[in-house]
Amino acid sequence: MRDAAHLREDKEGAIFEAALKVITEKGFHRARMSDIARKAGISYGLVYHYYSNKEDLFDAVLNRWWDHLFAILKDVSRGVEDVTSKLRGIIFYFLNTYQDKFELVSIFITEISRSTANLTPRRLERFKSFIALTESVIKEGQDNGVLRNDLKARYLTTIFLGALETFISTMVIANQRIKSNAQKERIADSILEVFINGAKNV
Amino acid sequence: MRDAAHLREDKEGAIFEAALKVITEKGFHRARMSDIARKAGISYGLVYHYYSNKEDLFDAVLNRWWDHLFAILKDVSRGVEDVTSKLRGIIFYFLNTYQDKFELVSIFITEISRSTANLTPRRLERFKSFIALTESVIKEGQDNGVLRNDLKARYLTTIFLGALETFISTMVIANQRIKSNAQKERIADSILEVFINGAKNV
Amino acid sequence: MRDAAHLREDKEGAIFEAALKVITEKGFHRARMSDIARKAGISYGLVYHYYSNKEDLFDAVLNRWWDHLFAILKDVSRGVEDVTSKLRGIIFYFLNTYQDKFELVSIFITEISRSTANLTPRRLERFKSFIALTESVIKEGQDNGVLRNDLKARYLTTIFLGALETFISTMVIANQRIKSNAQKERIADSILEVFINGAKNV
Amino acid sequence: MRDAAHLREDKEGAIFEAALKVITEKGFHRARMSDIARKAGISYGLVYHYYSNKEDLFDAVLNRWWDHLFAILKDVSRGVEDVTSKLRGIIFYFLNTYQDKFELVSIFITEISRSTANLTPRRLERFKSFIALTESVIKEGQDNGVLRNDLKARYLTTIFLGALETFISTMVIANQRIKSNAQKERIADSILEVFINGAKNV
DNA sequence: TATGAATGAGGGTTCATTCAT
DNA sequence: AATGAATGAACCCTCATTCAT
Repeated sequence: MRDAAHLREDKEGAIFEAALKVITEKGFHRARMSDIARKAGISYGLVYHYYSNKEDLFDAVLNRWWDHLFAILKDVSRGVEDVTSKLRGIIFYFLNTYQDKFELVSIFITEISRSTANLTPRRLERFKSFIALTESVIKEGQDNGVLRNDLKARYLTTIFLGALETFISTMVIANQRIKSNAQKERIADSILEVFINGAKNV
Repeated sequence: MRDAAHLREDKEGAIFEAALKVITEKGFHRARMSDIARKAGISYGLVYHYYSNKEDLFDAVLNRWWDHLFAILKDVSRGVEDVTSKLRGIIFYFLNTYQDKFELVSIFITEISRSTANLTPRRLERFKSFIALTESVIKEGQDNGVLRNDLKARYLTTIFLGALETFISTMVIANQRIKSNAQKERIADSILEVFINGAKNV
Repeated sequence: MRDAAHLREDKEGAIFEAALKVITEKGFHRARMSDIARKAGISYGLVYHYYSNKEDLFDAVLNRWWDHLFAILKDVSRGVEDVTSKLRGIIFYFLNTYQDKFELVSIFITEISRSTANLTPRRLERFKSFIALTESVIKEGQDNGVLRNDLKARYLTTIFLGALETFISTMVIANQRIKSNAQKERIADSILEVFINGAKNV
Repeated sequence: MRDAAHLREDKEGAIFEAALKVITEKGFHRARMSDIARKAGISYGLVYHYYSNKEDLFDAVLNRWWDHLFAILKDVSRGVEDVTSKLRGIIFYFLNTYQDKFELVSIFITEISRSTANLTPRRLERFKSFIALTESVIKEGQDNGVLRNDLKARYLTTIFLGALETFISTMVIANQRIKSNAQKERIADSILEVFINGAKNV
């Protein structure tokens, strides 16, 4: 059944998807609202019917990323698995999203993770929360005696996230896609093994 | 003696330094030629006397970074030290530059390392060379039996550079400076220990 | 009985009232059709069912003002009272309307009486008629020997209307309301006394 | 001698004059920056070289009006002449400006005196000052016993300014020009005689 | 009647770049 | 070498109006 609400979602979704693509291709700054409208197959003004301005559309994109990520993080941090499994959960969110909607990952890394240009206070807040939650997982590992205690939790967190992000980043720049679950496992294992081995308590 | 050539360097240098600061503060896109001229204390028409356009000025900045980095990498890759020392050499280039000219590091990470928006083919080329050279160091470590062989050299390289970049990146975003050589050693050790432990052949 | 025609008047009236308020608050140019629809509590597409466009709606507002004013002027100019009473009749139309529907007065003064921006030929026509009718009252006073003859009727008219309009205008800008009939009498007397004294034949 | 400073004034002056004309013709809201640039015979962007935005250009126009008016008012209120002469001074500022730069008068009446749409707090301030200064002249006349005391000074002021403004306003709308000094004297006399006669102490 | 999605023509503003002096 | 006036192509956003439902 295609009712009005359904139609609304169609257009709004089309704009959202178009924004993903255009921002990924050109970066937020170079992405023009007219590009997005054209790619969505709608008129210029309609974008403003669904999103109040460019920043708002950008935030909608970022929220899609953050909302899912925090949902995962919530599960992960509440879970009873060991550190390795929890970190694997984080890694898999990145890799799964990269498979399903690589634009989200690309935009996160390009526009937020390393760029101060677009950092509004609200955006910075979420970014910091993300790091803090990851750090709490690492800290738990240290407290359990699984991870070494002679390095600050924040340092280990940085190293872990850095390795993860750069992996994705390299794939983004090289325009590589994840072709198989096996490849995904291999990447996750590489990151985890190096990190856990290097960071484990001995 | 202050001759014409000397003066030329003065102005050119002033523009260069101003560009570093403005691009670091606002990002390449938001940096206006007029901002740079004002910061350099000259009229903005004069910028075009020394640099043919904004991209050209940007490339001059990037080249400063790359030229020094490749000089280091050349020394490192030709050297006879063990892998750890070589990787330490790379880390120290980042940290030293961060101390002396943190804008160069900031711009590299913000505008190049994670951003596709500014990636011209030429720029991508240098970036790939950098990764390839680092990878050759890692590969050498694998061949020497120091680093584990069950993970692709490219993977290990990515993890290493990711940890390094993210460390710097975190400091850039938090606007932290390196206060002492001791701190620099500590950071280098953290990165290296985790990486080498995780990546070492056992 | 609430039949279709009745409903039509309800909505049309609501739009009309909403237009009055919004145009008064923001001015014609800044008043958006969507503002008016929202204030009327209907969808903005519906406005176009009752009024063919923004100008048409504006004209409806102006006509409400003019139609009543000309009805009064007709009575006044046909009447047998002296000039003072007739002029008092005009003043009271302004003041009464200001009490009942101050938006009409406000819009007249703000958008028509002093503004050339919105003056279409048709609107200018009605404005000129108004001045001409007022002038005929003044002329009658001159012919009767009540008002001085050494000044052109047009001049006296201008002075009279100017004093009147500015009084209202000041109240509009200061957002003052007429609180009592006594106050209304006082204002009318002030204007009339000064004008009649100044303009009376001696 | 036509030096750089002179040239600058040429263009800035041309923009100012063009703004006067376009705003007078179309009203501030309908006046486009591109209209002004075209009328000034310069490129679009150059307007922004001299004025930071449309509001700024508008304020420049208004300031030209206010600065001269307040200079006159200062002289007038400090002078030792009788009320009639002082009020004549105010009337003559309006009429003289109407002769020399009728656009200034037109814009003042159309966009400021009767319009709330463009009233920023700063602009309202100047407007109120103008009224207050005029009122002080009227008050002085009351204190001297020349003007009647049974009406509030504010009422008399309103009547005086209303008559004056409407006179000008009528000429603006009818697109009339003042053809001779004799005509100017006649207008001033009409306003003054009616007002002073009506307002004089008897 | 009634809704609100959809359209697109402006209009203000920015800023890299050119060029006369 | 040096200035900053001058140009004009973008680009974001608004909003009157149309139209499918």
